[in-house]
Amino acid sequence: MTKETAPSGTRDRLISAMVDALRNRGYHGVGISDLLASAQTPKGVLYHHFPGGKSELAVKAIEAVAEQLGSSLEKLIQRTADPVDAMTLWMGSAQKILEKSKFQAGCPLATIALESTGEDAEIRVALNNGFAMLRAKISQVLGVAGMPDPSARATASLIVSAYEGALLQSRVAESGDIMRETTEALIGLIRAGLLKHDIAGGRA
Amino acid sequence: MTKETAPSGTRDRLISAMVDALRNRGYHGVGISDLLASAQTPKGVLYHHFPGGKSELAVKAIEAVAEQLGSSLEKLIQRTADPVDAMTLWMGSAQKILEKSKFQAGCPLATIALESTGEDAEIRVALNNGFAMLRAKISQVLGVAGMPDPSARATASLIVSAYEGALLQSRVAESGDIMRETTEALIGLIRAGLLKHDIAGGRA
DNA sequence: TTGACACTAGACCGACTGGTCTATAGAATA
DNA sequence: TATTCTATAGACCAGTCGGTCTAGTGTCAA
Repeated sequence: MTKETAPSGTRDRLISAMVDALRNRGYHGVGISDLLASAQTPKGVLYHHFPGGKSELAVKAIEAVAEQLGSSLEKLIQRTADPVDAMTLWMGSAQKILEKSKFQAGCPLATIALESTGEDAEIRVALNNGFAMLRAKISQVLGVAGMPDPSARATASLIVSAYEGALLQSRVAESGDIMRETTEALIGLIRAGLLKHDIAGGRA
Repeated sequence: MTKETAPSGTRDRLISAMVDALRNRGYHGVGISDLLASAQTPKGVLYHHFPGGKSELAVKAIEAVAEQLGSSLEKLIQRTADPVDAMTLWMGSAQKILEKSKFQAGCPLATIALESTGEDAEIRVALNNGFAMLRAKISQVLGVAGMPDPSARATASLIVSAYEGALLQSRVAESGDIMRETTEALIGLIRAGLLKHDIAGGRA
């Protein structure tokens, strides 16, 4: 990402305070004053950097999360030989974050996705872009693994769905078990499916 | 469920107003006054029926949703010969509700699950009970379909995860496509997996 | 030195929040 | 009828919400 305006530290601190907030409590669960306190910033600064106020900050936070999520997924894919292993690691890393935070830190995109309504157009667009990007990256890597396109696309949707749904359940259960079971079942089925393609294609 | 106190209409109206609110906006997204307005009730009534206020009402709403979700899943299972078909129908019915509401009405449990923190103990317990009940029902039906237990349990976790995650993504995408793709991939893989068991067990 | 600009700083505001309180209506019991 | 209990009704409150506004600071270029 090219720096457009040489980002000030304060601005970044506000964005990361919002990201944390979305992770732990959701958009409506945090007040401006909480954000300001955790970014150690007086109020005027927020409206200087984000004239659109809380919702503009949320949009920027969503974009930042999406970018970060995308690039860490990319790295994982590139340094893991087997694409399905990469998916396992991806889900495992989310689980680790959740467990480390004692089941407070979920996915920042998911919470605000469910809180948002049709009126929050910009928020929804940012969220949708983020999820679409994740699905596209995964779909691509499944293609490389030998899965033909319509099912690669559908399987990518399934993987992101499973990721979000498992994180959600594990959070309320305050246990990593659901996430572990979900990953295990998902990866097992995908491997079996890929094997079937190989057999069908005469490659095994 | 046995009626403990002969439920008054007002009480039920408040609960269902909260359920709707959780579906569309989440716990922190609705104010008491919104709830009272949509239940057509003055304020005193709320604190008469739910001395614990908003959070007690939320717990009761979660319990009501869980019960309703469970019983409709149960019915679906009982009147569908093939258990995997029942799962397909289950996901399809959630999609229908979402589409009918123009992508406003998600799963009431999911939203508050992500908003809740470790301090909201009663809310989390109610939510966890709800999800656990869904997983248990699905795990059981997979067992009937011939899936041995440890993987039936894990697959049930995967199904509920996929259900919630797909609903979430479809909501922000304002399109049923993600839900459709997720269901298609999930059911396809499960059928293949069951077939493998049958083959391994010499039943096919 | 001056002016322009980006940024920091926080007092202040009206609207609204969840919650409490007292008053009252209606049904049931004595 | 008098009493009691459940339920309805809404005025009222302190606290907080997101947001505006003005003042001040530091850093440039002219």
